[in-house]
Amino acid sequence: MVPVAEKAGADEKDGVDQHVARWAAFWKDDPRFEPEIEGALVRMNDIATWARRADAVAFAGSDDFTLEDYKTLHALMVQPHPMEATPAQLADAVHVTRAAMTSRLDRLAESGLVTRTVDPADRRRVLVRPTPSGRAAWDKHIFEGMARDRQMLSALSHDELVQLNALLRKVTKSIE
Amino acid sequence: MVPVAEKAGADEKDGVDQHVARWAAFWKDDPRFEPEIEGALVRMNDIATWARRADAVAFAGSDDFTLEDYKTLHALMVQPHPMEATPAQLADAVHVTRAAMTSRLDRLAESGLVTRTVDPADRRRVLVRPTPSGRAAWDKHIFEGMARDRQMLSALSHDELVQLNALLRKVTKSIE
DNA sequence: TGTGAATAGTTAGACGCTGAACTACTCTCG
DNA sequence: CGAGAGTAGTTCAGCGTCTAACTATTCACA
Repeated sequence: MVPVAEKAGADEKDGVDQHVARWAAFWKDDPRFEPEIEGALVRMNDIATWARRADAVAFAGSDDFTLEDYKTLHALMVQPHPMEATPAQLADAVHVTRAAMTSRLDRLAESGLVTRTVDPADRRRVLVRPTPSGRAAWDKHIFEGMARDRQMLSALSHDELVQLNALLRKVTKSIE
Repeated sequence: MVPVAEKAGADEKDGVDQHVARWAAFWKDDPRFEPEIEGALVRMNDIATWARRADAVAFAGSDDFTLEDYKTLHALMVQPHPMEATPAQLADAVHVTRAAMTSRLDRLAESGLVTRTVDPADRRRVLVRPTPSGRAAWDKHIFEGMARDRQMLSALSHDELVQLNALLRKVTKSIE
């Protein structure tokens, strides 16, 4: 009754195929609807969403350290000039407004994970730096995140990953 | 001087490559850091984010019809049993809580785009249906969205899109 | 048949983000 | 030197979402 995976070759259908098939029935012969394009974008969005959700779940337990805190701390760590950044640089890096970054840094400073010091060379600016305990919190979580990422893409071989990146790179380069 | 694209074949670097290269310098020989995995996830996330942002920009003008409204309406349209769904089904489809869906439907009903009627067969349930003007609003925007999607992936040929979907499908199937 | 468990939807309170003022500081150039 | 433009960060009101009650209705079964 259920027509799932009839030809079990390399291309079984996933949920997106079913979704797209329903759409295709809607606009049977309309050339503006291209299944390969809609499918690719929906899949990339789904994968990115799952990854985000997995991260959120991993941080759900440790109540005094949220995923947002981690992302802020992470942005601080991977800055070109490491271990030091302004609120504006961090806001740009994680794509939130400066106002949002102000309250995030309030929390992080309150928790003792970063320090805020006025730049003596330009007293409008504030320099944010991780404390030792901030650095430790980041170290603790960064490799756990990589393990989750690895698990998420475990269906692909190394060659397939290279191939996937080559295709994705074409897209990102065309948009940047 | 600038060592970019030395072999100008198919693999010039994008922004993610630079980002990943900086990380790689951090953890030089740590096998837990795999550039192909981090790169693939960052790229998929970037592409999904760009697509989302492009949608948001497209809806920024029409002030009485937000992107969220459209997504809700869209979820209603692509339901298996078309043109009719419960708030809970819609909430699951767009991944928000039922509480959030209640207020979204308040707005949509207020704008005259959907109707809410109690299911006579089970009086706990509410059946949401699009009005003619709701259907029209959806029609107006759906193909514009597809055109944006097409533009976003215009760097890939049809064969490359098929190849990309095959790789992504492996991932989605392993996670579903 | 009637009582307790389960389900659908809504409401209430808290939190984070955004856009727009606002403060403090620095730069430009007359 | 000093006034005006520009910049960095913060504060505040408004909005959307979430979690956690809460109401209304239906189901399971003794």
